[in-house]
Parts: sequence; structure tokens; C-alpha cells
Amino acid sequence: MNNLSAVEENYLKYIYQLGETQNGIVKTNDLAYKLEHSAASVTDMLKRLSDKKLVSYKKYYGVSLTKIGQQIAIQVMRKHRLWETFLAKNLKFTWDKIHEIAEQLEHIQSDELVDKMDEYLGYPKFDPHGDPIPDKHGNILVPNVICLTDAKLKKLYILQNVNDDSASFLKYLNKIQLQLNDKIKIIEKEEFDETMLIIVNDKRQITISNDAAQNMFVKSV
Amino acid sequence: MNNLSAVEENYLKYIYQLGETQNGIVKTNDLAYKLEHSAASVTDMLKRLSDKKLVSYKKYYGVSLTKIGQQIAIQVMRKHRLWETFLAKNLKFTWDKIHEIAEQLEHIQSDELVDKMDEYLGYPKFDPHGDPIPDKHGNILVPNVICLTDAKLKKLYILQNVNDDSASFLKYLNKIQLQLNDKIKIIEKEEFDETMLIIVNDKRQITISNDAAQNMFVKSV
DNA sequence: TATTATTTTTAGATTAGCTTAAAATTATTG
DNA sequence: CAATAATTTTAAGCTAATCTAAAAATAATA
Repeated sequence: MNNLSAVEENYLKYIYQLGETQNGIVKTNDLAYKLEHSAASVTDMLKRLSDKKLVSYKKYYGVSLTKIGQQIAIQVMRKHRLWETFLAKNLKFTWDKIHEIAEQLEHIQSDELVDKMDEYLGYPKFDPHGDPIPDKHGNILVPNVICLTDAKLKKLYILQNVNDDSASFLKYLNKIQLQLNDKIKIIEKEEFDETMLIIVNDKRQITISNDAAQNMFVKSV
Repeated sequence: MNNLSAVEENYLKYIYQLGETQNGIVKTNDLAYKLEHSAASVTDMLKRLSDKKLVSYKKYYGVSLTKIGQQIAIQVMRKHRLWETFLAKNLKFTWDKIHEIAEQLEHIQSDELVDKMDEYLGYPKFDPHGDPIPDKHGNILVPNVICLTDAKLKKLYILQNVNDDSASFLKYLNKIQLQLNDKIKIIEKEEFDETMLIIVNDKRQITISNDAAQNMFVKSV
């Protein structure tokens, strides 16, 4: 059994996600910022998670997940992404609304439920934001993508993955009618602020700020 | 917004349900038994719910729901029963397993989710145990049933509703292959212990203890 | 109706998860 | 490399939700 509180599960999930961009080691302040808690609260919880052997924590240095902590984090993400898929595909939620609800649903405790949802949805490999859905055993298909900010000019890409936890960003994508799997080609890039002019599906031209491009990930065709 | 904790929602739900058999007034000990908490904890919480105007509580006498408390209780039951329907119909859970999972799902906070689930399921009127599902506005279709213990001999009934919160009872129903909408006729009743011999769907004869019959509700044809 | 039994409440504690303010450690830089 | 800045931890305290044990109120009964 897992038997962790929703709060503890969230810590593990965020340590996993913040660790991905680092070498696995996460700083107290980064976690505090993500969780919107004080740094003191984080220190407190890290000590408790350490006692439970879910993280290895070294004072003033940082925290990383143990094997078991990582497995739990992956299962929480699995649940989150399966629920997002259900909300978007079956219930027709727009993608800017699903994250918040999935944040609650990911803490429902029932292995059987997760597996049945997975089956019901047809074992999806990616969620509505393009994030990979870990399988029952925790295997994750790592998508081979680059950030749009690092993409080359005049080269054809496909929008594969977008940042899922900012509803305002997703609303913006709705507004400019940009969707996953759209074809994207960068026509030119402003040197001053890195704003880019892109062409979508060989038709529409739109301007994208650097801030927006940082939340978009593409695959070369 | 509702903004109550899962614990508070559970209190309201159980006050509603225990109040149904009484005149709406629920005793501290009955709640304590249902919640599997000490009576002292219940007293404590009742005072807090009273401060929030969700219940009216009179020391040493009992507690009942206020109008707003009742509305919340009904919405929690609505969610519980919609989720049970989804778990049984769409995910093919057996009915002895759905209650426990729905106990968690009923506390997910999103009005839009509830309404979309309702629509997705085709606005069901009853859940898999035969309990009525309140609509968006809190209207409940009161089913016209009697307890099997009060049914007449040699009269034809239809099994309409079973007690949903005892998994062992539901497992037992699975075993004896009794389902909702089955035809039931009582052939004879033992005077000593009220055990009854019934005939199901004009075919099978089975023996039912008084304990079991107390959890079954039927409608005359 | 006086005594006993039952139910309910009060009092005092505990735990998880959070806070702010002060102290300690580590990092930066003139 | 010493002073300053930034980060992190410690200390002390709060709230929600639980508990046990003792006291108080109500109900049952001899």
C-alpha cells in the first residue's frame, strides 16, 4: 500500500518534476515556490519524507527521490495524466481547465481504478498536453522534443507538447487556435526580444513571444 | 463556493442519511458510530459546523441540518451516486467495490465536473444500488419502496434498492446471484427467526435471513 | 423518586501541515 | 578574503481534526 497523504504525494511529484530539469537534486526554495508554501514548511516536510525513506535529504544542499519515492511520484503523474485524458476526451473539457481538476483526482487511492481507467481510455501514451503517461510498471516513453526557443529557422516542426499547469497560457493557445500536432515553421526571429514569426499548417502566420515559445515543445518532421 | 473539507462534507452527508430514518434529528452517538469516531470528536465538530450555520445543534439533544447544510449534503450524495454509476457502468466494477472509491471521489470539488459527468452518463435517475441520484437543483425522486422484511407473502415484488455501504452484503448478493429488478415472491417466513424462503424470477428458490432482508427494498408490481 | 446506567460534553493532549521571525549556513563580490 | 547577500534551517506557535479520561446531563429502573 501507498497510504500517503495528498500533500506528501504532491511533494514527491514536484520533486520529480523539478529534478528533471536539474540532475535530480531539488533546492528547498524551488520546491517552496512551486508548492506556494514557505521555505520553512518545506524543510519541515522534507525531514518527515526523509524519515519515511521517500527522499534523501541533505541539509543546505538539496533533496532527491529515493527509488520508492520515485515510483510513487511516477504513479501520481500516471493518475494525473490519465484523468486529464478522460476529462478532455470523454467529458470534452477544454485543456485549460483539466489540470486543476486532475490535481484533485490524482490523489484518489485505488490501483484497480487506475488500471480500469487506463483500459477504458485505450491505454493512451500521451495526455492532452503531450506529456507521456507512465504505464502500470512506471515506464515512461521519453518524447524526443526540443523547446520551440531552440528550434531552427525555416525548418518544419510539429507541436508535440505544451506546459500544462498554466491555465492562462492554455487559454492563449485556444485564442490563437494553436493545437497539438500543428505544423510549425519559424519564418523569422527578432534579435531584440526573440519574438518569432511562425507559419502554422502552411497557412496562418502568427507572432509568438519568447515567453510563450518557452512553454512549447516541438519535434522535427 | 462550497469550500468545505472532506471531513465536514462527510458529517453533513451522514447527518442527512441518519436523519432520514428519524425525524431529521441525529444523536451524537449514532453519528460517532457511523463515522467510527469517538463521541467527543463528534461533539467538537458539531460545534464547529454549527458556527458555520450548516447544522443546528442543541446540547444533549441532537443535531439537524440547516437549509444550506442540507443542500450541500444532497450535492455530496449526488456526486457519490454519479461516480458509482460511472464505476459500475463504464468501468465494469462489481457493485461491492464501488462504494469505497466513490467515498473518495464524492469530495472532488468542481461543479462543472459533476454536471459533465451527469450528462456523460445520460442523466441517470438511480445509481447501481437503486438509490436516487439528486439532480443539479437538489431534487430527489423518492422511490416508493418497502423493506423486504415488511413485504407480504405470496405477492410479487421487484428488487429496487439495496444497502450500498456494506461490501460483504453486496458480495453475498453476487454469490446468490440476486440483482436489481429481479422478481421476488416470498413463499414462507419462519416464525422463529424470520428467515424467508423466496422465489426469484419465477425460477430459483433461495433462503434469506432477516439480516439480509433488512438491507433489501422492493416495489410491488 | 432515588439510584444507577447511559449518553454527551468538557478538558487536556496529540499529530499533520502550515506560518513568521530569528539564527545558521552558503554564496557572492568589492 | 572579509563583508554582505541570499538561502536554508530552527524555534515557537497556530488550526483542524482526532484521541482518552473525567465530569455533567439525561434516561432507565428498582
